[in-house]
Amino acid sequence: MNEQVELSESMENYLEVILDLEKTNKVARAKDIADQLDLQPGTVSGALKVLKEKGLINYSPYSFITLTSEGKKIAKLIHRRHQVLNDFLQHVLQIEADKADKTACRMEHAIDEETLERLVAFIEYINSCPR
Amino acid sequence: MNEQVELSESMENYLEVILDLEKTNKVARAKDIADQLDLQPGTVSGALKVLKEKGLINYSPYSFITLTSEGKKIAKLIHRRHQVLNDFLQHVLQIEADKADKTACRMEHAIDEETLERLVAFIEYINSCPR
DNA sequence: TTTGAAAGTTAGGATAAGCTAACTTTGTAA
DNA sequence: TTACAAAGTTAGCTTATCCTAACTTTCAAA
Repeated sequence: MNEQVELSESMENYLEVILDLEKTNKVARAKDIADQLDLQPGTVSGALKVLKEKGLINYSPYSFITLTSEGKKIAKLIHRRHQVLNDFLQHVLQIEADKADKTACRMEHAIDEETLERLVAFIEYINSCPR
Repeated sequence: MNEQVELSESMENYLEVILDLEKTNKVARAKDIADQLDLQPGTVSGALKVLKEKGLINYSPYSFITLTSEGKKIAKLIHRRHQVLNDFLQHVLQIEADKADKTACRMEHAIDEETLERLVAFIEYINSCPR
């Protein structure tokens, strides 16, 4: 019963940013999304229509934006992938924070849930090992 | 002095497949590229023109295809990324071979050289640890 | 030497995701 | 209350990557 909307990298990025803006500001505004993703306002307007059509955001022209429960579910998955990858890159591979974040940003769209959970378990194991 | 052609994921995939076909058959043919990447012949024809313009393959219409030295250099980088990621996924995270390969295929476009070399060192360390 | 199947190319079209520039809406400071 | 700046939208364009279908080239079997 899992529809698995199959989103593009681009759409995943929108959801992730909207989740983040919701946390900070309760709601997301198109301007902030554009700033975060370094896109032009017109580009964001177009994407918001698509995300609304897919049932992932609550949105009507000129309104603020929130995630639907389906949208939030996906956004949280992506966010978790980002967190885990970032943690692995920074604390296991010792990559510098900024670069780790950027790399996690790219890799988060390529990793599946099974692999992610294996990575989580592995990081835990590594952390449990040496003092 | 490193131009860093900045290739799309798609173009990286073409180079990787051409390298593989060169190894197996000395040269690559459009048909085999299409089969490997699950693309239509027309799509491959178009891509070959682009790769030739970028100076990454030796090619003229109806001819076989080989990598230029620049093309080979890039193809080998991508191939190494694939290998290392696949190794990590299969032998460290214990992901099943087929899935590891597919995941490596996606992740190889998102990882940079520094991160890759850290990963190599880390895999070596892990392998050196417990018997 | 011919010829026909396989391989390759071309033309035209679709889709996704971005851009700019002109326009509209909103909400707040005077 | 208004008017104006900031935010948002729309239209039209570009680029990348794929498709299909019609056409051309190649080469090897007869």
